[in-house]
Amino acid sequence: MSEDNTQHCIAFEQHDHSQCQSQSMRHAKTLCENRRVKLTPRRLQVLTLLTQSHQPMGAYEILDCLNQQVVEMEGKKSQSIAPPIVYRALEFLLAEGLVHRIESKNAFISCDHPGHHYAAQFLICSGCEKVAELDSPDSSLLTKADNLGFKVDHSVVEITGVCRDCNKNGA
Amino acid sequence: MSEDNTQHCIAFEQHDHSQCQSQSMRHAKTLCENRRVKLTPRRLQVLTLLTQSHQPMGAYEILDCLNQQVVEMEGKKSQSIAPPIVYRALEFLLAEGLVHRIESKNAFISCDHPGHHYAAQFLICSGCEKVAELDSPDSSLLTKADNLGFKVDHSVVEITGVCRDCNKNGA
DNA sequence: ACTCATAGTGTTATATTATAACGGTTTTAG
DNA sequence: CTAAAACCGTTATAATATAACACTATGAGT
Repeated sequence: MSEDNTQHCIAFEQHDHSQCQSQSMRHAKTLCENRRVKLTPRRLQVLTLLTQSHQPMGAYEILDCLNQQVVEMEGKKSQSIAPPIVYRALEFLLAEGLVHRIESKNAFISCDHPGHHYAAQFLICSGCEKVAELDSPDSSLLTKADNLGFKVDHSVVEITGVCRDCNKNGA
Repeated sequence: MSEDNTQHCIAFEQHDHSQCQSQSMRHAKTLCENRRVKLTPRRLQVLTLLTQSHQPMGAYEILDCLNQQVVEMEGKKSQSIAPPIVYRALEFLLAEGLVHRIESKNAFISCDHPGHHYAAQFLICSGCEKVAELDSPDSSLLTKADNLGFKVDHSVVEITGVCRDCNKNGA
């Protein structure tokens, strides 16, 4: 077991993001193959956007990006993509645990720690707007629920505040 | 200090709700007096609705209730109340910690445990739709954040699942 | 290869949740 | 008593999300 203070919080740290991103994509592909579910072009496209940004994106922000890409590819074919396209791709990605929903921002973020996506926990900086996924889910809460005879399905843990860097830089 | 297993979860238990409700209202009034902030008729009206229901209500659900009450009081004066009225009352009640926002339901619920509203935690039953506020905030999460140099502002903890009663009754 | 069932996509329309902006009224402080 | 601030009411609109339906691609069994 890893001790409690080796907390990784990659989104708040310097890292080679292009590598981090391609690793996420590779992982997603294997995961989908193993589960015999389809990472279709649309889903891949949305997941790619999310892993690239490494930050939460609203559904309509994603939508805009898709439309942007359509324009780029087709000169000016004008027919634009509609919301359900995005929401459906997100629904799939959420179900497979490849993406999380940040409830307090109505936004979506790619998963950093595939494995315990059922109990993800986030730190949300109100300074830089970065969101970091903690990697050691806190079981005390879930056992507390369990003690009450409550069968846990899904947990939302979102801590808003100011990250270390913003504390330093800000007033 | 109370031991960890004396968890109160009043919303999931039988209780004299009219008493529970009037106690909440009394508490709210004293609190506002002490803070020199105004629990105006509108705010009182919204808080009353929320404490009566003891369950989360959407802003537009609250709005409908208000309009209902207008009709009852005035025969049929037709002029109906608009969303900002409700959102403003809620904004005040949230700021004073008398009400919580349930992010995963876009809904609002009156506070059961004035005192540690900054770190409320909720169990949300998907069977009966009841929501219970836990009374012992879990600090481990907040200290974890602290260790990362993250200055916590507000925490959202919402556990969705099936409560004991629904487990018994359901399949 | 054929055919039906299913899953995925695209499209239109609309529902739901939330806020901006402005003007009037009440309350409060000086 | 007056000026500033807080509160309220109203209109309009923004932002987020889903329902419903038609079409296409995929896949499983024959």
